[in-house]
Amino acid sequence: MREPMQPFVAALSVRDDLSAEEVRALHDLPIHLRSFQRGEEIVGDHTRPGRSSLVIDGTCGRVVQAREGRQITAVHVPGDFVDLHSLLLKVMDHSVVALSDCVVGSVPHGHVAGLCERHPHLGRLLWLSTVIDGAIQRSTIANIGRRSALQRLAHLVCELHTRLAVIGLASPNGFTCSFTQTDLGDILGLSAVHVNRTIRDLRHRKLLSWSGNQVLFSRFESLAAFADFDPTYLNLQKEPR
Amino acid sequence: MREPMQPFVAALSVRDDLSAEEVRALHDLPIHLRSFQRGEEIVGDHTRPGRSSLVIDGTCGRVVQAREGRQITAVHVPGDFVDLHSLLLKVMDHSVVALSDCVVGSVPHGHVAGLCERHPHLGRLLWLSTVIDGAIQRSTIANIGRRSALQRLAHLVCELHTRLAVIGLASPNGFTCSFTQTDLGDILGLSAVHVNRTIRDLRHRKLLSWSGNQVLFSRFESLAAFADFDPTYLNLQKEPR
DNA sequence: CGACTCATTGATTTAGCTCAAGTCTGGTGG
DNA sequence: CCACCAGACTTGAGCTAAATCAATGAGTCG
Repeated sequence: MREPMQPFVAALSVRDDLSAEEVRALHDLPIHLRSFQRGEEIVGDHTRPGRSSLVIDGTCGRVVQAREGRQITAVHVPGDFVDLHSLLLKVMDHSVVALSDCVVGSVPHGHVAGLCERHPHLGRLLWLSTVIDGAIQRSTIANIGRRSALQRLAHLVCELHTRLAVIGLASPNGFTCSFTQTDLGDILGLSAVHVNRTIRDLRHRKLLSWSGNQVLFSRFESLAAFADFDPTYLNLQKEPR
Repeated sequence: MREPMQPFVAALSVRDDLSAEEVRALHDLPIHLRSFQRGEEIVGDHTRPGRSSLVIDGTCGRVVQAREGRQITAVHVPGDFVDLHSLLLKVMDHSVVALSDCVVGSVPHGHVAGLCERHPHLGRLLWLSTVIDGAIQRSTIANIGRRSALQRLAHLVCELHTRLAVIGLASPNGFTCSFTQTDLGDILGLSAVHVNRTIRDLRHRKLLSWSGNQVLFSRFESLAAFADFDPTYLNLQKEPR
């Protein structure tokens, strides 16, 4: 079987060099795998998790439940920790749900803390990954707060494509998107109906094609220019951290 | 002169116990103070800061510049680090601007990193403060994505009051808000004109009074209920972290 | 087949935007 | 001391992007 930590190692390796020993330490973490069906709750709101969870396969989302409806505040792909912050926050301020059938691994908090102690550089990289989550959230705030539905959706497509490419899950001109239009609405702060019309509009403008769960574009650059997409916030540069 | 680190120590002390030695280590950090006028840029977008900055007095905001206008993705009050993440992110994905005249202290990254090494528990608390920023951003996404202008503004008032109270800058029934209505629009993803009408509406509903920069309410609970405000995300509980 | 869930489209409504004009304030200079 | 000016606030009128409501396909699974 493939190493479950592989996508996480891949994601870190894009941002900094890992020593062989560090890679080994990550693979040696006692990880408990579990499958979830689309729609299932992975971590509950207001709970106190004793473990941190990592997406191995599929996608999941962080859900803040407001009185007027749910908002998906972040989308996670393989290699992303979905609640690493619970190591410090203790009490969840949101829930995590499966947005597709997915496989999630979890590691007891004690082992994560131990890893940080024994490998301070890995500790910094775990900190880094929570801080990149924050950068993505800032971009999401700007996206929802300032851009039109058309640009919002285009921006999300650019981001997803870029993030999936990092872990080898995107082709040069597209990717597989398993979200329903209702999910997309909850991610973008739009109604499901309007998401549908917005996809149609993007298609009419020949910026992309979207049939079933296949998203394809002829030129990523056109889409990125239209969406005002600047990938700086994804921190894809290798730097000593 | 008052210790510049005092509001930061106060903010951490709400979340966990600090030893006398840890407090001393924080006060011993070489901090360089600088004043900024309202509107001045404190940290530039796409720069590589060599220091991390902390608000000592006044308020500032993190600004993501989109093609259609600026979005303020976070508001910071005394005791908040505005770019602690730059220790790991290296390149800024947004700028930081003064939203009122303010005093900001900055500490070289090397000293912050050294502090984390010598005092692992303080390191975890610095990590914690970046992670609380993330929690606040999630709440902002839900606020902008799902709530009406009226609730959005009410929610912001609840959050600001709660955060200012922690550092002793709020009275039980109100606080001083130095933002212009244009700033509020950029925080909430609304136009300045609509912010004006929304404030008027909140006044008519007797949820608060807002004259000059004094925000006052008769019952915080009424406002919080109206705004669907749940302070869990602010992590104001003392926990061993 | 029948009961889902998801996607699609039309008709209508509405929250919030834009444009425009005015007021009120504090600061500056003659 | 007062005229002027720049920012910020306020209000009105009209417009528009997106929401809501409603109906209908289309695919899937027990």
